[in-house]
Amino acid sequence: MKVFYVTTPIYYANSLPHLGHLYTTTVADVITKHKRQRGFDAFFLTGTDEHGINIQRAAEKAGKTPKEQVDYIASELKKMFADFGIVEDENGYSIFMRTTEQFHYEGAQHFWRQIAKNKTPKGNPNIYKGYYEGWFCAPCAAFKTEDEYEVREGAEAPFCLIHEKPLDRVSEESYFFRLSDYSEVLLEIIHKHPEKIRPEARRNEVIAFIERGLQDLSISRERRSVNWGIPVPDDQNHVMYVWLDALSNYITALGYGNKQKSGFEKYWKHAHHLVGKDILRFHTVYWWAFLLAAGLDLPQVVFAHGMWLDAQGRKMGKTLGNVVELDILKKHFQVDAIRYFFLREMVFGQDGNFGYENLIDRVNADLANGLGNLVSRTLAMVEKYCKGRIPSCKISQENRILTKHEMTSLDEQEIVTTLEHARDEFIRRFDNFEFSQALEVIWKVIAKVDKMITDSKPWELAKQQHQTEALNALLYRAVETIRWLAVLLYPVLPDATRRIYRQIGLEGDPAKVNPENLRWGELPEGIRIQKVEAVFPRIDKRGVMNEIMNEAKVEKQEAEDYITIEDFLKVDLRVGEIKGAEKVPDADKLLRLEVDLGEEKPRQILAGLAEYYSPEKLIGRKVVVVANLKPRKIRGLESQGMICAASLNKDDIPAIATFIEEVKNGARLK
RNA sequence: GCCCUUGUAGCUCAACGGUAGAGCAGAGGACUCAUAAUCCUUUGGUUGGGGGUUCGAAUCCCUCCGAGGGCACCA
Repeated sequence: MKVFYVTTPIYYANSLPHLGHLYTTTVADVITKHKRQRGFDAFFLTGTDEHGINIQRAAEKAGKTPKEQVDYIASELKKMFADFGIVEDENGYSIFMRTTEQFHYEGAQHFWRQIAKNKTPKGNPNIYKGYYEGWFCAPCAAFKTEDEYEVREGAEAPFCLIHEKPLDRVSEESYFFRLSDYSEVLLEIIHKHPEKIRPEARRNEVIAFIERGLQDLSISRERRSVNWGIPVPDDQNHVMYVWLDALSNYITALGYGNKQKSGFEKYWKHAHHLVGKDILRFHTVYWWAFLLAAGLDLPQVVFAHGMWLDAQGRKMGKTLGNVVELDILKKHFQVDAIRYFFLREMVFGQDGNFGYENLIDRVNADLANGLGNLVSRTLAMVEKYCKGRIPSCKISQENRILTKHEMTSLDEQEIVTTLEHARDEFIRRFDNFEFSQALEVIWKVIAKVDKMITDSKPWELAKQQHQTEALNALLYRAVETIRWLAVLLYPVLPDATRRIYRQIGLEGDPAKVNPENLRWGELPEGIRIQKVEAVFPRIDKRGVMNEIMNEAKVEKQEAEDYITIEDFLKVDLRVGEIKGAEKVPDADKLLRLEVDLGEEKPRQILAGLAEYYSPEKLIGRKVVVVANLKPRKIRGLESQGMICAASLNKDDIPAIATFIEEVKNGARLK
């Protein structure tokens, strides 16, 4: 039997489910359904990564124990998956992996022991004890990484972003993995098997990373600083650190190093890891080195997929208020529509844009007008012209010539060939992770059948007695094609294709039909079609968008208190030197200033500072100017900018913003 | 800062040295079996700007501008 193993990352249990979790898991679900349809024994793993300092902190913040925290997140994630049709059954995932389970502890410790037992390719011990040194924040009780602290001018130590206090240089006893001995082996493997890391651009990044040289990796933490983790075997003072623990889930779930689970021998050598591009390195460099160290096979493929950006191509985030909310998706869209969109809209491996409008457009164009309408027009005609029974495809000898004349657009062999090619191409694309292209192939077939129907004019054939056979054959061909498409599309549209199956009057389940075994003509004639209902009702774009906007509004208003960096950069703040200053006649407060912004000639700027600054005091000062303020006339004089000054109340004396260091005129403030 | 990728019709992308294409959106027409659907026709681009190599460049080279990403222990 053919075997397949696909994994999503196990999601870190410190935050609630979001679109990214749903996306990756949906893709894995689609792949699994497709492989099982084709007779593969497919194992599908998803789950949660439940250890580490960040979980400890998230738990503290929520007033929970770490275990309560991870139980909560794991159940939320499962619930969300179930909401979107991803469940643990014979068509869904095989295990919801959790790293806090006993079998994983045993397996991960076994993994550690194996690594420790073996030597590196250069003959050194894989694991040694040393000291991990880093910037440590005492109040946080944690080491800080580069993006968790800020370096301040003149300060000896960087500052913690949370506590705004200088960090300590601290070293802690740690076990190290001798990653530095693995550069050559890893590069050799990647060059020999480039298909193991995809897409290519990401593979090149990994190669570049390794070529820069690998440092040894700290793989444990002292229990007194992090205790929410798996104990290092034979050393109660240490717990295993993140990656060794988390990554090993892919094998412990299959029974590696434990007796509760099984399947390692069968599945592991067929492993395909789907990962976000942000964690590709850990799944190639670190994970592969660990596996080599433990003497295990490497996975077949590590595929880094892209991220969903918003409709404008910006990253999604709370501050922008552009996050796609799962409950809105759930409320307004069929699960199948979302699955289709995920696979059709994003070229797997690249980033994609996710907008509700794009989604609606896709659903209406492809699912409602395309697939859905083809099904309903075809079955409506079967009902109307054939008394609701699938007609015969046979055309008798005496009618052949006449029929051919009428149905010039299509002979049977042509559509059979088209379908078989499409099927083969679809499977080939699917096996190669090219889901959007695979779906395009199917939609070309849909267009072709629509054209065949329109060209053959069945409503006219129906009026002519001698054309009954031609009409029947045409409708049979259309329904038979739909049957094929239902089978092929089942992994992507599990619910819709089953409904289509039932409407055609077929008994079985498309999940159980291997697309490779589809044979033209196996649709039995004479079966009774069932009630025809729109599989994908058209979505009223304007109406639904309005509803979504209203529902999403609360979130957005909160976000509007912030501006983005783009907003800020719209304001062109520049350094200017005041070259000339004089009081504007007949005005109490107004000064006319000549400000040099490093441009061809100084700008004339009017400022209401005369009550507080005498003109001669200002000459030579460097000030901050809003350079792209729309020019306006004041007292008949054009002001070409604005001088920035600070004051608390309207009546307070303003203080002009200025510089202590030397700056060039025209320099931009950012 | 260094390195990589990318910039093609309103939108998403294809062509990767030989007369710029597809889908969606827009416009017009046909048709009525169908979810105002489908089918046909059609508008629309000096391929980010400039320079170069070539008989010929979206495609190769240089440069500028814009977008995205990578540069190690954060999952």
